[in-house]
Amino acid sequence: MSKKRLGNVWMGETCPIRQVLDRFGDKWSILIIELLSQEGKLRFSEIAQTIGDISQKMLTVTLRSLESDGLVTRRFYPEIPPRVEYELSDLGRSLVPHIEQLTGWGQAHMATIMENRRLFEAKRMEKN
Amino acid sequence: MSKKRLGNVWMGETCPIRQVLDRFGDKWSILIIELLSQEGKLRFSEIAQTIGDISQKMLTVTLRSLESDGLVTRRFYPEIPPRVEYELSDLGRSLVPHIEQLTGWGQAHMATIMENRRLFEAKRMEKN
DNA sequence: CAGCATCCGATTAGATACTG
DNA sequence: CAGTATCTAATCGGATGCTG
Repeated sequence: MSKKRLGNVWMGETCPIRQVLDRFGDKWSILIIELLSQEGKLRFSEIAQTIGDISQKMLTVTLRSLESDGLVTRRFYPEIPPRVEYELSDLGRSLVPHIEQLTGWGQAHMATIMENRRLFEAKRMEKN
Repeated sequence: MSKKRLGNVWMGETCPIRQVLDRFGDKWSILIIELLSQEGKLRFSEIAQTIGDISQKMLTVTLRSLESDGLVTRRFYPEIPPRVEYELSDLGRSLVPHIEQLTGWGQAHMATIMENRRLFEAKRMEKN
């Protein structure tokens, strides 16, 4: 692969890695997708309570963007009080196996990473 | 899975999804890992030029964190001018297939996502 | 209940200047 | 060349108040 082609591949918005990172690199999208995958249909308040430390604002924003992109479906029941249910779309479900690949890698290697980080920090300290 | 257990799974720092997101959800780590995977050994300036729009500061910070976690090796040659080469470690290489799974999904579905987003926005506009 | 609007503090990242 | 240090601008996300 020539340097010239490289530039086109890695820069700008056409780079597929950047596209995926831009879409899913935020704090909550992946977590909500995986939660909906495991629990199926969930209400707004159920998602909020399960995650625990997400603010109402961020849950709203994240769900809206997932809905906007067709990854999650939103069903509104005009009862009193109103009820809203969220569920993965087929598109959203198709992403789940890939997320779980990454999660699996994390479970296998994250302890090593944390230990590496600790050792690196220790070395850095003894130099100063 | 009971509600009680759910809380423990999805909250806090033991959640494996959050661990992976915390580590790799930043703007540059994944991109640099994939770049090093495809190009092998690269100098600091080669990475900078290939990516194009990363600042010197962020490249330094990201490479240092990747090195710290044992995902990338750094070799320093005390010549004048100095030369530094970065390369994936075995640990870093073990992550690459999973990244490429995600990238593959992105290439297959990102156009659909963007179109969904456009349609959603259009619907939103016509309501106002 | 499930949102939206606004404000504001915290974190992040770019620009710039300097160095072994 | 490959950084470090500092300052500043932009972004992100939490808290609060209000609504159908």
